[in-house]
Amino acid sequence: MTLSPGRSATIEDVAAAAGVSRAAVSKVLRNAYGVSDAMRERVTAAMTELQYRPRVAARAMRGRTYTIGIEIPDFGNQFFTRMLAGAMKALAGTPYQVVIAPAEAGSREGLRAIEALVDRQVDGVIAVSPRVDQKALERIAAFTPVVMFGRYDTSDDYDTVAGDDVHGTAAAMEHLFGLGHTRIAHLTLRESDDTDTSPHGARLREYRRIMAAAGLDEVVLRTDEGQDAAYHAVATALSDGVDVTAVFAAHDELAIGALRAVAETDGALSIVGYDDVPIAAHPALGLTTVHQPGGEMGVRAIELLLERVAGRTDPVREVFTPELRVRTSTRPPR
Amino acid sequence: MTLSPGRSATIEDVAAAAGVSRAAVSKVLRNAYGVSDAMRERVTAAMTELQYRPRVAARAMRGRTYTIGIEIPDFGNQFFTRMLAGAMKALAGTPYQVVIAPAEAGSREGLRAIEALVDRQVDGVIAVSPRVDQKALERIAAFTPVVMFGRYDTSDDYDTVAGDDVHGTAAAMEHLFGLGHTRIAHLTLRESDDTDTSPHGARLREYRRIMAAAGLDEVVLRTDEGQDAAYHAVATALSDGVDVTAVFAAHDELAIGALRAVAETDGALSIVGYDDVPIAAHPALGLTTVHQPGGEMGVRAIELLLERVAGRTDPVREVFTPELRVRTSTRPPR
DNA sequence: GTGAAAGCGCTAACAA
DNA sequence: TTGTTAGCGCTTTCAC
Repeated sequence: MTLSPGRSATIEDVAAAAGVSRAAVSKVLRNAYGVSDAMRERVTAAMTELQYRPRVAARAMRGRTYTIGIEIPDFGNQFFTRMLAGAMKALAGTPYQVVIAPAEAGSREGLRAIEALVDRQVDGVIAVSPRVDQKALERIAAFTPVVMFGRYDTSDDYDTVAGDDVHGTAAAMEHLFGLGHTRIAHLTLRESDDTDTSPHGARLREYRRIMAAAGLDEVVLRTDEGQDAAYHAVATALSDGVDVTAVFAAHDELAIGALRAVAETDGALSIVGYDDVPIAAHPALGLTTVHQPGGEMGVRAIELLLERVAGRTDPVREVFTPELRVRTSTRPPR
Repeated sequence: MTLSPGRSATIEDVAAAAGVSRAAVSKVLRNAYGVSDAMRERVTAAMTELQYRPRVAARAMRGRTYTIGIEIPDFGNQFFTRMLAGAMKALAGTPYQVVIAPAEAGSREGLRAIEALVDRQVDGVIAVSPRVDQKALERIAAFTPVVMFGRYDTSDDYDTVAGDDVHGTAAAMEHLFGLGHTRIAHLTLRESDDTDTSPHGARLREYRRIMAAAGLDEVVLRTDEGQDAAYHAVATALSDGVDVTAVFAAHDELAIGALRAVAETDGALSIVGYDDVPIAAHPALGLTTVHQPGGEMGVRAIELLLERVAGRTDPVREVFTPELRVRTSTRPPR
């Protein structure tokens, strides 16, 4: 009855303590059918007494792990934090636990992180890295339910939850046009490509389309990830004489870096971001940006994933409409 | 030789494909002693062909999972992001994978997240929640190596990596005194307690000691976590007539909220933060703050953890010295 | 309502 | 150097 030192209690120990079989304990554990109240009580008491905790690895050998894996490429981006908060809220009260695999930038790293999660037998995966190869994703989705967050392709094997970047980009550009801007740059990541299925790809594509439709010349500024890199990209462009009055940034982190360049010049540049991270609304920044309902998107991603875990196989593609938030970082050109 | 549909390859499949035993494959997998080059080659080829990936759950039943778990209570705090980046850097090139368990605020939730990690058989845990009960922690540390990040107690069972908050608080206060401030408030979380072992507890304790030593009256402002809550706490205090010329905030997120209150008044309040998160250096905020070397602290935490995984049992307590960064949010009182 | 027993994929001790 | 085999803790039929 006493716990052997050096290891924690197993289902066997609990069964012995309660004077029942292993199977009985397992049933109580899983709320399975066919347990008398008396037995349930004795088993529960024994579990408490022995501080029993089921080993997830052992359960994984036969069934569920009650673990949802979330792959996140960039913790510097607070938009993902909002998504995560939504996901955790949606999972509260369920037996599922969230586990996050951080990925370095780059599609290879995103895939590596997703595979790490799958190797650990998560019951389902929410993945954010938008540039992971679709073939690889479908190979994974064949065995493990997958929901892609912010990705534009469609696949029969996984669901997608994304924002409507066509709408969002249009709102940002119309706002700038309305203020009288015509020389508008787009600041995006070096790897963005207007044929790809990432949100940044879509924003770039729409920016180009809208500028061309208005008969204006496009100016695409490239940068690495992060505020600092964005600052340098914009500062360099300005000192190189790039002649624009506004910058539409592919997301807020880049926009905030651009704002630093603005602070160092005469402040004549208008900046629009994307996502509406918490700091964007701070009066010291006052960043005009396209708000995405990250929390709701996270909730929905979990709902879809749990449906897949429960057996749904036909794909769902969920699109959320963003909304422009006008603040002080945009004003008419001088 | 063909993969049965509906499941992925096992070590058995690889052994069959390569015409060797399971044990041989296992040895190749673990780089164990006693494998001929010829065999290694055939096995490796079979693994590639079958796209074999070891199941972590099955390995966990016998030995390592090659997984390091990190428990993080607040993704809104970018200081933890820096720690995480350091930890990942330190683990690059090792066979270990990082997995993060997010915890809601509160010591119960922190413990829940740590236990979730332990249930999943991680080889070691880095935990951040400072207010988790020490008894519970030691019970866990008896079976799983633990490094506590930013925690002041000492235990024989786990290591600690923390900043020197006595030094950091002194630097912040001396800076304010040097500018001529005497009516200085401390903004801290509602649950901070100057007897507890958290960094916030230590900062509160030192603030009180220093104010008393200078013969000044303390003013402690309480808030919930988050920028918004901090803003309201400070704005309310000011409109209630609390008479101070400076606020020393327990960390940057609170300081940034306080800065919002400053922006709405005549800007006469000086603010000092703690941690030096990336946004603090932005010229629009210009937050004076106590820099902590989060990346280095993360690297060190991993080093200590791997030492414990390798067998060290005597505890190590590592302290990092912070450094004041003076920016525009502090100036002499009017 | 309850228990016996097979087996999930892997590691490691041991045998050959 | 290579192969055989006994479990790790749990779930899940299938008898009783």
